[in-house]
Amino acid sequence: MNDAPFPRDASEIRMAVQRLARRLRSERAVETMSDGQLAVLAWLARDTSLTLSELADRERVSAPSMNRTVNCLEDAGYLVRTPDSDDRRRVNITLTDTGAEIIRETARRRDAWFDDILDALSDEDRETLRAAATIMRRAADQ
Amino acid sequence: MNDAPFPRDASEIRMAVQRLARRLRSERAVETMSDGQLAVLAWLARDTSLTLSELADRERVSAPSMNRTVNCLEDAGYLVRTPDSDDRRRVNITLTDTGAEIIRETARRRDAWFDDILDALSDEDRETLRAAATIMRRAADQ
DNA sequence: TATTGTTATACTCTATAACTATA
DNA sequence: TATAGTTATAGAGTATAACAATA
Repeated sequence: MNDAPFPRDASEIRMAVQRLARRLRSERAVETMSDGQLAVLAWLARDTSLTLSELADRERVSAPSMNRTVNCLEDAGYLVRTPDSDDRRRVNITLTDTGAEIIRETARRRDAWFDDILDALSDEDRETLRAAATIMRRAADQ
Repeated sequence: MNDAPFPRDASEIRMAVQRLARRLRSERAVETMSDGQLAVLAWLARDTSLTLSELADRERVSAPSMNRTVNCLEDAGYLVRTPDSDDRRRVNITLTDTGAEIIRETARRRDAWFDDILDALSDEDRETLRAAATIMRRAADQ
């Protein structure tokens, strides 16, 4: 065994998840872009066009905070604001080509380390992780 | 080889792991305590006694930043500083009983939440997670 | 009057540089 | 001279409150 305070399945699995998550996080120190900025680009890559409030909701951040992040990304040329033609209070935010490329390249780099890990696994282990991912995603949403 | 931008195994599994880890992190004993503070207590629970530099290295944070975190935790009564008797430049940092209890209680809460999740799973899914935990722990150590 | 986006301001956490006290 | 810890100061990123434009 080990000297963990609660030597049960929950502890074992929980600690393995947290440990791997920490390891994954340490692998992405390639870009100068912050997590928050990157997350915004990722949402836009996924949903094409979002308003400021929608981005703030998705990142669970205040509107002023998101406004600041969007300003930085706009200055850097990664996204553009377009006033909504129907409701002129709204501003639609979309990626530029540069922004889209950044998100693709970053995802590629972030996955590079984990790709190598997966390549070194047996087919069976890889399948186990794939199945576990589905279960974990469902669990996280509860 | 792997040119697809997003929907690949590495991305899917990585995001599931990070998402579950984020969810687990939200379960803590003291709601007002930051991740950084909690991490310091966890290191001390594991290693008994550490210096400021050792804590800064482990959390990959600057010494002044760690100093500030340690000050907060000291003010709150969760840890104590003791000058090293051999090398008087060093300061040994250890948990108080209160600090140790915080860590135990946090682990208990995280396990409790995760226990409920596990209980609701099928035997097969639970076994998948258990097997995945072993693989993830091995991966994290590489 | 309510909603969307924005500005003003303050607080937390982080870093680098400089200082102190030991070695 | 080098090292461990600390203090001073500044830069991100966050929040709440208040304001402008539109519905």
